[in-house]
Amino acid sequence: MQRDTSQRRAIRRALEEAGRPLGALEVLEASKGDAPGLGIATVYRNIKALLKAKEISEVQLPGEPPRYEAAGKDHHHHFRCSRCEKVFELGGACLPDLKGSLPRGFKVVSHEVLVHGLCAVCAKK
Amino acid sequence: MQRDTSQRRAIRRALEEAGRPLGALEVLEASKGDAPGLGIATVYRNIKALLKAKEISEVQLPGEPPRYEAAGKDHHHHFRCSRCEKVFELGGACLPDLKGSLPRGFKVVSHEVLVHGLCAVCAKK
DNA sequence: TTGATAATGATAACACAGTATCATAATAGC
DNA sequence: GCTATTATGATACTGTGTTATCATTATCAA
Repeated sequence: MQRDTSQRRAIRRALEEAGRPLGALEVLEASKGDAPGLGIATVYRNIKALLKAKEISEVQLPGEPPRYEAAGKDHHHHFRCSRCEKVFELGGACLPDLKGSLPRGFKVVSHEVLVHGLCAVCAKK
Repeated sequence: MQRDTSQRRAIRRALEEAGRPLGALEVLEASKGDAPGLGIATVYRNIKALLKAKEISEVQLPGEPPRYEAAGKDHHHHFRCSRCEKVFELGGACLPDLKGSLPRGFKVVSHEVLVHGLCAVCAKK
């Protein structure tokens, strides 16, 4: 990837402006406004390139294909709306000390938290 | 599923005795002692039947196929060893109050925590 | 013990997400 | 503006995990 194409700009922009992790198809949809005719292969190609360039990072959730979000954010967790299936970023509160619940000899390297529920829009319906 | 076969007994037993969530192939391996010649199709069939009978429950982790554990346990989280890739059960400690970090209007239904690190066996190496 | 039929094992088929192919279009150095 | 070459879009292909098919085997009620 060495050329600055409109498709790539559109994809990067979509991910930056979403403010939440997007899956490949969400990226495709969100980028089509800036890049009409955009194809899914190009989305995958550019996601890969942007990952390698560390401009975005991968967000893996249980039982779903990966999503992607702008890189460089502080440690945070995610919220998945079980109705609209969108995933949102949660800032702030983190885990209490885990040591107490760890089996003897286990070493913690990192952790992730996923909160399930209804987003503001879906909770109103 | 209405007959009590040796294969099904072996599969149920493997899941009960493992004390941790097993993937389909792990179930196959763990059951072969009690059910020689066991096939992967039978493992999948029985996992499905045991799920429907609520004898086991599904454990979904990010980026991996599902695992299964004996049902009826208290709320708990999981620990994944990044070296041997086994998943263990964590009891006890749970999340602090999440409300503070939630966007306005969001409703929490449940949550899950995955801790990454090294299990006791792998931490020694 | 027998016989109806449910379960099994081998393997073909499937679904899904992602990647490769390739002709065409767009970029950018000159 | 030209031209070399990279990127794109359409779509064929792949790989992984799971399910369907079907002939054979095992279960269990009578």
